[in-house]
Parts: sequence; structure tokens; C-alpha cells
Amino acid sequence: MPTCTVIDREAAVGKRILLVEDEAAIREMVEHALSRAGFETRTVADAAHADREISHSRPDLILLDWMLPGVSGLELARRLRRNDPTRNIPIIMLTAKGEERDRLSGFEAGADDYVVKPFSVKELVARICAVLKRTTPTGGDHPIEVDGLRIDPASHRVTGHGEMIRTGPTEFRMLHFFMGHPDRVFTRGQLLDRVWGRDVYIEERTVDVHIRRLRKALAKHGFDRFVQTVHGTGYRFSRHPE
Amino acid sequence: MPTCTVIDREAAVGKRILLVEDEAAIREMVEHALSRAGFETRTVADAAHADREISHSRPDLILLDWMLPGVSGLELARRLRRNDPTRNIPIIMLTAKGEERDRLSGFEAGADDYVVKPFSVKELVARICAVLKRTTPTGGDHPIEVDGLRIDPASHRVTGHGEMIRTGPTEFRMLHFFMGHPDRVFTRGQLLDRVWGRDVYIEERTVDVHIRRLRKALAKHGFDRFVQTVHGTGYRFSRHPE
DNA sequence: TCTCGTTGTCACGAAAACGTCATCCCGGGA
DNA sequence: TCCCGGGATGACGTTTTCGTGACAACGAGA
Repeated sequence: MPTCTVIDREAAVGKRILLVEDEAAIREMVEHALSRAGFETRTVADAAHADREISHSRPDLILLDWMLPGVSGLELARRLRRNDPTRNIPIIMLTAKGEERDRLSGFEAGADDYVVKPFSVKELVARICAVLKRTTPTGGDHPIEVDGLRIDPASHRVTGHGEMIRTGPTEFRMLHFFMGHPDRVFTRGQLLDRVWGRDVYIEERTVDVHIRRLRKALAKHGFDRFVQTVHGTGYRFSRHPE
Repeated sequence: MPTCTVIDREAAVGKRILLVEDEAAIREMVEHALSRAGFETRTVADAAHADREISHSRPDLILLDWMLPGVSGLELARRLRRNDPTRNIPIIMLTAKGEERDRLSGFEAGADDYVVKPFSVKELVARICAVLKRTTPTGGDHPIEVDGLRIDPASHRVTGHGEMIRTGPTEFRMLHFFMGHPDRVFTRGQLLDRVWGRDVYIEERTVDVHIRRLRKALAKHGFDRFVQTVHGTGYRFSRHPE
């Protein structure tokens, strides 16, 4: 597998990556590899330093070791997902465990990808490029349109084929999040983290209710077909039929 | 040094390896060693035949001699890396020259590893296992595709030649596990452990039922042929007919 | 104060999925 | 060829999960 195509490498130049890893050996290896690939790399050894570094340098991507002294990588990831300024920073987990079960909890916490140790440098760089390419266009207040359904965060408007669609504030945020991350399942927990934000103590089933309200709002124009239920997992936004 | 642990050897079973080598003596030796180790091995003598064989049998790994009559192994590797269908097939170089220069240009061309002649059979098999383990990641939310059957954990979707295939949650997890561990037999007990979870008290026969449900879901597109029964042992996922 | 819009929770019915069983079937050894 | 154990299949009752309507709490604005 090639590390990155030339165009990817171009895109990589200057991107800031934060590595959170306690093992010095891995730290140095990865740091060296990433700088060679054209990234700007910062490194810290635990969650406490990570917090400071994140708020200070605003990395474009975070490489997070699963096992950390003190606050685990899993907890850190979960916390980053709940706070507004860090919510959209992609996270790649570094883990020694390849078990299916652990993988699930990693994604549940909001990781965008994960790499199993021992990993090859090539693979790591490739994964970073893939995640960056996937997540860069999201965020911001640019309007998004899908098959005639349009959401414009700037003017706070939703239109279907030009006609206004009325939604409540929560449904608006949820639709915006969904349209920024299409074709991907989210559990109720993830939606609570990323749509409601911060430390909310809300029943997971409440998500269902807002899903219904969102569907109801979109139904008049037939766009409720985009909001799909994945039985046993959660919900998904997709223009492709089930 | 042990060649492969038992579990690695298990994983090796059924993997297709293409050997591109012009010296008949080495060819026979390697072929014999690999078949003993449980690999399916094809052999060709030059780049032209290699192209045909690759597009025909889609090997899981390519052993490539550095010095070949006509197109050199280096050029062939470079070409394979440029073409989409062959880009992700790992390559191990066989070379008589152990000089740094050559090694670098080999990696530059996209080789995943290299072995210096004369090499021991043990070492070769060990390297192959290592590369296969590294390049056949059994996880992540990356889509896996086999002959038109595609599973995408991120969007939680299964498609056959682009058409949606409906499956229940358990069948989805089972298919995902199977496609991440192809060409390998699993007992019902193993499947219960890895698909259901660690401590479940379920009749082993229940696996049969979910196998049936999975087959039924895949049958419409003919992909049920991938889910194979191994009489007296368990089940296996493989694109090769029994 | 009253009204309206929004929000989170709950209860209930519907739908999907699950695990088990009885039965039929098939394949391989004798 | 028969026999037998393992596998396939269809049905069934139970459990889990989802969708939906109702409702009370809350705050903003009239």
C-alpha cells in the first residue's frame, strides 16, 4: 500500500497533528515518520498535557493511545467529543487490542479510525490522510445540499426544492450534523454527544423523539426518507434508499 | 526462531501467493515450502505471465524476484502500485543484493518487505505471515469488498453489486467478522465468542439458524455460496468454491 | 398573567429480532 | 446399500427495540 499519493501529501503539508502517547519509543518513531511526511507534530505523554496542548495549538487531528497513565485515551476521546471547540477534531486511536469488543467502544467514544499496534508507518500515514480527507470539509457554516434538501447554517434556514421547511432548534442542529456526516451510523449516545453537546444527562430515547420531529418536518417534501433507522444501532442520514 | 505461531499458520490457510521467479531451482523450493505452510501458491517466470496471473487469480501477496528477464521486478512492482486493482496487494521482494541502495529503491517502489537470497524457508514464511497480518487488518470501520459483495461498517450497509442487501444486526456482525477473517474455519463456539460476545449462554445450534438467515439474505444475489459449511467442524467464509 | 413554542420523559402498541425446538434432509462411513 | 450423526429448515413464543401520541415543565414575549 502506498503511503500517500502526491496530491494527498500536498494536502498534508502544514497540518498539525497531536500525538498522545506515553511510550517514548513509539513517540519518537511516529514523530519522526510524521515530520517526514510533511505534518507538523506535537507530542505529549498524558491526558492532562493533551488538554493544554489542544486548547493552545488547535491540532487538525489527534493520535490517541488507548492506554494512558491516569485518564485513559477512551475517556479523553469521549470528553473531547462533548466539548464544542474540540468536537470536530478527528481522532485516531492507537491500540494494542484488536478485539472486536474494544473496537466498538472506541467508535462509540467517537474515534474516526483506529490503528492496531504494532503498525507500519505507511499504514499510519495512509490512515491519517484518509481521515483528514474525509473530515476536512465538514464543519464551518457552509450550506449543504443533498438532492434538493438544503441547509444553510449562516441564515439558519432549511429549504426543500426552494420551499421553506420549519424546524425546531434541536432538529436543526441534528439535521446539520447529519448532513455533514452522511452515510454513517450514529448511536444515540454519539448523537447526544455531538448534537446536544457538553455534559448532558438525557435519556437516550429522547433522541428518538427528536428523530420523529425531524422526520415530521421533512416529510412534507418526502425528505424523511433520508433519515433512516438502523435497527439495533442507531440512525443514519443517507440519500440512498435502505 | 519459530517460523509462525500456530494462530498465524491458521490465518495463512488458503491465502493465495504468487511467486514471480525465473530460476527453476528456487521456484520449486519456495513453492514446496509454501504449500507445506498452507498457502495456495502459483508460480510464473516473468512479468508478462505475472500480469495475466494477477488479473486472473487475484493473489493475496506477491513474491517478486528482483532480477527478471525482460521487465525487472522493480518495474513490475512500480507498475502494480500505480494500478488501482493491484495497488493494495502486498509485495515482498526477493533479492540477491543486500545493499542499502537497492533496499531503499525497493521500498520506494512500494515493496512491503524484502528477503535477501539465500534465505531460509523459515524466514520467508515468517516474513510472509508478518506482512499478511499487517496488511489484512481485521477491523476498523473500513469497507471490505469481495467479488462485488461489500460490507461497510461505517454506514452499516451491505451491498451486492451496488444493490442494497437487508440483514439483521446479528447477521451483519457475523458477516463483518467473516469478511474480516476469510478462508478460515470457525467452530460454533468460536463464532459465539467473537460475534455474540464473551459470556453468553446460547445453544451452539443457534449459530446454524443465523447462518441460515445470513445465507437467505445473501442468496438473492448468489453470494450465499461464500458462506460454506465444513462438515463436522463449523463454518467458513470464502470466495473460492468448496 | 397568559400564550406559544420548545423540550425531555413516559407509556403503550407495533415491529423486528432472537433463541429454541421438532422435523426433515443429506453426506459419509460401514 | 443402509445407517447414523450432523446440518438445514420452518415455525413459534419471547424478548428487545422502535415509533408515536400525550403531557408537564420551562422560558420568552405579548
